[in-house]
Amino acid sequence: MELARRIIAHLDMDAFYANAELVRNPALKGLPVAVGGPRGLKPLPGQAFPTLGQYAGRGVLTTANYEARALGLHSAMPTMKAAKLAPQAILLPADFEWYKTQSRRFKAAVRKLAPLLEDRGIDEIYLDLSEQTGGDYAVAEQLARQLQQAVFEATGGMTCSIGLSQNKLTSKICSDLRKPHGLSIVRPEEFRNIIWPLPVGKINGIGPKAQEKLKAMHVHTIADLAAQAVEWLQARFGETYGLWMHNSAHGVDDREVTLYSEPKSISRETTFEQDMHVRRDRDQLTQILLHLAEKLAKDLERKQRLARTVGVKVRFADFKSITRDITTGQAHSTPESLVLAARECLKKIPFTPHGARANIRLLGIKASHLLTAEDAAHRLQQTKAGGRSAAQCATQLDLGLEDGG
DNA sequence: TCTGGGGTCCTAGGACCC
DNA sequence: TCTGGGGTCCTAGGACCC
Repeated sequence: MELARRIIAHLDMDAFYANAELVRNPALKGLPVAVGGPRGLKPLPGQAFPTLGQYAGRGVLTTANYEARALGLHSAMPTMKAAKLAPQAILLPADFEWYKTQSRRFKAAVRKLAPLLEDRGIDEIYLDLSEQTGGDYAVAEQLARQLQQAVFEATGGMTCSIGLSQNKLTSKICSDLRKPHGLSIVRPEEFRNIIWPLPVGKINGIGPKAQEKLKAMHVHTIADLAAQAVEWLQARFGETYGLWMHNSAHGVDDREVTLYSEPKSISRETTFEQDMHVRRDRDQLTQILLHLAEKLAKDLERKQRLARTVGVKVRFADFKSITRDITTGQAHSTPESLVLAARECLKKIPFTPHGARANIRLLGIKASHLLTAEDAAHRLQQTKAGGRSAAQCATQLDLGLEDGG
């Protein structure tokens, strides 16, 4: 049995969307650049690029490059707020196809050097370097520099930051310590010195709510958190979350780097340019629902999945959201079948055409309880074999026969 | 300053069965 | 007539992440 020390890397692309734009448009270099929502914006006459000052609409920034951050902009900032703060900054519409292309390129380059890769979204990954490096941080450091170079070349000049430590939790914190184009190492014996002085919010999984709660208990740094008894944390945050917090503060995290994970749900949603009224804009809302269902059907097709559960999400003008879903016994994959199920869900939402639940800003549709075609056939077999009620069998038999009801 | 779109995981209550 | 637990599934909401 092998007991070599683990070395896990977290690799995080720097200001990914903004830097992806720079690759195909070098004239942006040195300028403050923000990337906004999908809705486009044309440059004013006489200008090379659209600016934030021209913008009037909904949405948030998805990215700001370091020049834009110097002006106070950051991702998730409402675009209108950003426009007031830095009207001269450039605002580009998000082009996800291009970002995905760049994402595939950097991941392919990394995989050649470090094949044990876990995908954590478009711009970050974890790597298990334990075997390759024999647990030797000097070797890992050399490899990390090679990775940064390979990413730079594969993407046409994009930089990334890397954290190296014994687990995912610490490497994730660590990759953020020297951005951009940073390389940071936290050896196990260095955990207390480097990590403990940081605020609790640096732990991936402690968000605004938990931070607020901890602050009220005078727990600010990770050291403060580590000083609390596990029972104390569990009494206040629940058994599971309290234990997890305690372990995290002590640098304990045994999660493996997972090469593949099954998709659990697929969804599509859209926020309208202007709020819509449940009654007056009924026809338009129906069109939007159909459009979303068509996109979702294509997503399901691409991923070769069927959905046993279909849900809808409605966000009202006051930003309150409501969700409803149903599990029908059918396996949905076509737009028609998805829309029918979504309509059943919408019937369950208590709209108040003259009250708070009248004006809608967002509509979404979601597929979950995903099955492969094989899963679906298997479920059908089981239902035949198992001694269930006739009614249950009847609905189960609809599996795979779209629209069977 | 009004707040995108795509996800995961957890909790908690009720139905239903044994 | 009243009373248990345990297990699973479904549903709704919320925290959190990129």
